[in-house]
Amino acid sequence: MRWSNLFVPTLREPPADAEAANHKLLIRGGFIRQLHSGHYSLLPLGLRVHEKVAAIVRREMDAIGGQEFLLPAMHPAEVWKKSGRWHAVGEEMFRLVDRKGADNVLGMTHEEIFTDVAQEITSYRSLPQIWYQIQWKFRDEPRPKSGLLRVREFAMKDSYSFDIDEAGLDRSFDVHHDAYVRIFAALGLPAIPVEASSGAMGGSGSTEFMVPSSAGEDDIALCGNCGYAANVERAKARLSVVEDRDLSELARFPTPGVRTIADLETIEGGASAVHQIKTMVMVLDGEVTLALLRGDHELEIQKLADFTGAADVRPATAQETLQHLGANPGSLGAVHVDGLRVVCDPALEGRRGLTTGANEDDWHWSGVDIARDVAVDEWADLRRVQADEPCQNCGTPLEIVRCIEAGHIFKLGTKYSDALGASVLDPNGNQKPLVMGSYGIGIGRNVAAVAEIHHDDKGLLWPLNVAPFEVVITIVNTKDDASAAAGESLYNDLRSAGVDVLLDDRDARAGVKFADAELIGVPYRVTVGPRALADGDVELTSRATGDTTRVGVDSIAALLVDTVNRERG
RNA sequence: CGGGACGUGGCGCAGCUCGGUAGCGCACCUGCUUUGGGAGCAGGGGGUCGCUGGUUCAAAUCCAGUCGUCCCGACCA
Repeated sequence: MRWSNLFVPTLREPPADAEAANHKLLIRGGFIRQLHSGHYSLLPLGLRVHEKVAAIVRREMDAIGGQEFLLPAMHPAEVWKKSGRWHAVGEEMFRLVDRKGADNVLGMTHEEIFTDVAQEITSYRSLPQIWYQIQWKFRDEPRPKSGLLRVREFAMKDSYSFDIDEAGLDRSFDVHHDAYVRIFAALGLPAIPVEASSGAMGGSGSTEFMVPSSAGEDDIALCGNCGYAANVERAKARLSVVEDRDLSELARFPTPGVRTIADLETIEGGASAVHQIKTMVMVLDGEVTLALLRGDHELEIQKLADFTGAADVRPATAQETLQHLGANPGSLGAVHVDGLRVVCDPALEGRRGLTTGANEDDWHWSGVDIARDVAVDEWADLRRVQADEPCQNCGTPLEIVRCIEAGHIFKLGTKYSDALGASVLDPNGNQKPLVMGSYGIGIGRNVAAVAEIHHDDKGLLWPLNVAPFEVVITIVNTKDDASAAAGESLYNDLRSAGVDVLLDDRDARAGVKFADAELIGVPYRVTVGPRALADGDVELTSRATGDTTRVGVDSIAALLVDTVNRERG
């Protein structure tokens, strides 16, 4: 490709509303342009990177026996109604009505559609199957953000495994896990597999691949010693031991103006946070529920959702709280509360001498004995792990690390095959529902993640695997005939050797060309100019290290072919 | 959905307080000079000032509404 013919609208300044590094650099480098919130056009450079990421994913999926499909992006509502997700998903799904008045959706994922196809698998002898596609998903995100990291329309590699039993699913899950490890390694992403919540997808377990980055949106708990890693939506930690206070008598006491745990710590007759009960009033699919935690702990809403299976979990409004408990936040508690579901964190199990709200404004209880005074319906781990809490395995203080969710794999079980009637005959002639897994990698998000991880103050620093070009030949002065001829000759040699090479033949000043090459992040730059050419040399500069070496005109092509082949991996 | 900010040529911004018919830098076009780290000089093209309505002799500027975008919190590849 010749730069003089390529559309690469580089900018010296990023748009004012770009915040994330990947966003700024992909815009500045002429890779993407925004059409609309959450919808980006891929320009030629952006598409090249996108396709290279997709090619790596495709290669690894093929390597584990995946078969590539391409399913429709638009689906009839019926199939989503069969699985129950037409109602379960809510506003995240784009829905539209066709001319016949029929409901349709733009696919946000494809469990239903692949399972529909899988109805034609009839025998256990055909199993296992791994099916995948790289295809566009549509999700009406409440808040698209950070360039390509979170958008409403994006290419995703989604794959689905079909097995006869759980053991088969475990194997399919494991080969996907390993394939994902290889994919992220090839992309130069230091992804950490972590235990995750499977959320609305359903199923028995899931693993997320998390790339540490401040641009991310998820927190994981990480043990630097034993390697324990889990999304905070699931993470556990050892509980610090608390000695109960010697207060066995339940007593009401006035707490004028007390609204927070901290207030209650300092007021006369109050208690330190570890001796308080935090009462969170939540609404689970319309049912008002009390979630109880130790005063110094925080509620992890996803844990509550996972435990209860509720699809919609939200804090109660002020009116709901007042209506059901008779008091405002700050004076709430579960003592002697009847008729509301009470879910309690194990950190409160067996605790006594506690202090909590009395469900009357400006009054609290002291001397609360959980077992005696609170009608707990269910016990469930509800607390969000905090930094420096001891690892449950080895006791080392946990780190909380902000991450980009680069991939997510799920064990689905038979949720979709049951709903859609996808079953096979087992060796004994019995109908068995297919045991399924589903596995996703967002292609554009991974482009963004690589950009987020690999850049410096001059621009992008693509790993060779995904760089829009592997080599750029910068002709310092195109009016110098010898330079132009040498550049053209090298360009032809590299092209015929299969190197992805860009010839910067623009009639521009050298500084402009150098700056652009660095901005778009081409791993190797060959500078062809009269200075080195006088000695029969060109200069080879590594984008990653900035190191420049002189190489003879006669040997540069072979050296680059060699280098590129080695780094392609 | 709650909170905050912002919409003026492709990008970055000024102008708005105090209404008078739009300006700067980058980018772009032409010419000359220049040519190893974002050149210089001269000339030039491009903007319904997000949209709608209102106030006014007159609106980028004041008022109301509306749409959109971004950021922070609740959601997910």
